[in-house]
Amino acid sequence: MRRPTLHAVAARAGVSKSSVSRVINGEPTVAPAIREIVMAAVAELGYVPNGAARNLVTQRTNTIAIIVSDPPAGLVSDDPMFAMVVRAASRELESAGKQVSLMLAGSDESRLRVEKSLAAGDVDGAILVSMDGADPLPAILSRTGLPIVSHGRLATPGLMPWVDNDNHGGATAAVQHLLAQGRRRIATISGPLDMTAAQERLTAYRETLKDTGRRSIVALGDFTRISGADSMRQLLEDDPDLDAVFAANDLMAIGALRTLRQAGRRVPDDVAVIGFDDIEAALYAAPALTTIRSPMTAQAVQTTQLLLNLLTHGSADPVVLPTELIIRESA
Amino acid sequence: MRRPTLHAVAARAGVSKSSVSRVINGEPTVAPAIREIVMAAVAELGYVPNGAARNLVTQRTNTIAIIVSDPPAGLVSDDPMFAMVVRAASRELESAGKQVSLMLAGSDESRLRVEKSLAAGDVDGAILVSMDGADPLPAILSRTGLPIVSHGRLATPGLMPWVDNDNHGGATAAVQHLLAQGRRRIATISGPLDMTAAQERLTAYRETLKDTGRRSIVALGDFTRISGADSMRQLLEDDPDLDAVFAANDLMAIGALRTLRQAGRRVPDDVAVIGFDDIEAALYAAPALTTIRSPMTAQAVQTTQLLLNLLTHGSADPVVLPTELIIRESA
DNA sequence: AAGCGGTCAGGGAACGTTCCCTGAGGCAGA
DNA sequence: TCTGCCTCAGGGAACGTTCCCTGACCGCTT
Repeated sequence: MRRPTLHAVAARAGVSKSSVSRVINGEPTVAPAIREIVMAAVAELGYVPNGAARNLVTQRTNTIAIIVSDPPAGLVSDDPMFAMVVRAASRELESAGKQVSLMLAGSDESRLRVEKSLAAGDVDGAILVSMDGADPLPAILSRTGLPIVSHGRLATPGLMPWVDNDNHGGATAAVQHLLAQGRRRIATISGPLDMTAAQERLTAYRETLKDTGRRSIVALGDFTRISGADSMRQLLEDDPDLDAVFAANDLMAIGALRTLRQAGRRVPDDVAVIGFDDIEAALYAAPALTTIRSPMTAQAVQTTQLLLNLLTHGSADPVVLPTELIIRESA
Repeated sequence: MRRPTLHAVAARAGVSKSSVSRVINGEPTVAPAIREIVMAAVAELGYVPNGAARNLVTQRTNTIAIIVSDPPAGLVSDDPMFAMVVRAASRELESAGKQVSLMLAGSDESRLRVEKSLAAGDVDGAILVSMDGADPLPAILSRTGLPIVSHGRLATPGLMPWVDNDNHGGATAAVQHLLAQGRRRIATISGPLDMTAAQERLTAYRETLKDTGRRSIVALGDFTRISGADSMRQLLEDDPDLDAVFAANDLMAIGALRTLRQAGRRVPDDVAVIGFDDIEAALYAAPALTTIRSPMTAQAVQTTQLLLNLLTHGSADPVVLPTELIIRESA
């Protein structure tokens, strides 16, 4: 009781398998009468072309890998970025008729798996999501010659096209907003410095403060809520007189709000807080979080389009998307 | 400049392709001398077996589909559930040596794509995530005869094994906690009623209140923050004297907190709020959210294991995981 | 009326594996 | 020494498509 093959359909319809193949693939050079009889046989037998056989002969799989760097297991990872980026990219790929293969790249073992899978021809191309700068994967994978794009700029330039948002401009706007409010001791909670987004946001913070002759106060987080809370505690200890904090993403800003609340500091009266990303939770924070909106969904969509272009036209250029200051209550 | 094939490796090593195949697949019946010479040739040529050819002849793909119901495009969807479940299931599948194919099932079109893909033999099995009861997909897919399991109980029983958490027990505990605090007018914000989790939580709420002779006050949400905020507004309008709210998930509870804050009600003094799920954001809410912990990661892991069992042993039974009351500040 | 071009169906090789089957060779037992 | 068994390498069919190439047939032009 096997699934019907092209051959079975051809026999049923009384035509050659070439003709059936032509009908299935919508080729125009087939007589209406034959087309009809074949379609009837297909419907009758419930025929669906075998994917593996097709992949083998065409040397393509119609599948795109979404490769996401995975934190060590056990870590809480309800990262809104993951959900939004993976969802948006998948949607876009699916409506372009591509299948989506999700690969997590955490351990060395999993990185090897990814490498083999691309080498095995399991996919036609790949989207790399938020690789950190220390990760050797982008360099290795770019050597396969497959079309690959990156969601987020890579530490090593020139390996592949990418789409990122204007981290430098956004962070500059954030710090300038705090300065414009008359804040004098402005600290920052940075992301992990092996990620370019974290680097760019930190650099912009430093440069903007330097221009006004103020000193930097930096705590190092890792883009999670808990690291934001911890970093905020640290900052309060180091510099009890600070009156503003720029967190390199909203998750850490939300963690910082919690610490400030526990420490009895009023936001924004005692300490202003500004985040980055404008995730939905920012609107529901207490007080509602002032932040820099980064177009997450648009970025994912553009990254996908970049790959699709690369697939069809063979070339693609990096893209930088603008950010926007969203003023709410926290700063 | 093609990628090397089994044939090329065989020629290079001076053995038959059968022997190479045996070495690649780790079969024991091969002489050490041959094994060594083959491995050397493999390394030298950088050979990686072609996935499509292997899939074709073995009639298996080593790929599992994760099928997630997708809200209409445009909707904000940073759902922590998506991230945690997809991540945990992927990790588990990958460490079992399976590839992961992610499929979104939103529109009729995408549902058809999923159906065809399973029929085409693109995957060896599938995990359905949080299908709503109105979705015809589970019934259709279960007819393919492929091993399929569901993350979350389905409306139609018996179609396939599933793993769920104890929604009824959890919701009962939540309402009893509010009662024990002396709350008298306890409202609920329900999830979308075509999802079994929402149904079960609502039923438990109703039954528990009925046992103490109190009346139900129900608003209908859809598991998003904004619907929680809207429903809370509605509830305050309908019954200004309510002194407690049980939200069917944390996201809606967080939305409700915002509305209460805007309405000037103190939590928990004026109104107690309790959620469900214990997502990480619950800890960072202001006030910190009392909630029912549902073991999201464990549920995803167990669902995956259930599928892997089904694949190897051919049978599997439904699983219900316990929940736990987490008392914080909001109730 | 004959030739030529164009349209469209069919045959069959090829894609790169796995796996069954055959058979070679070696070793032990009689 | 010969037979028989056991181990292990090689040959080749099969998996289910696509696509190239051949050739039939029809209609139009000269």
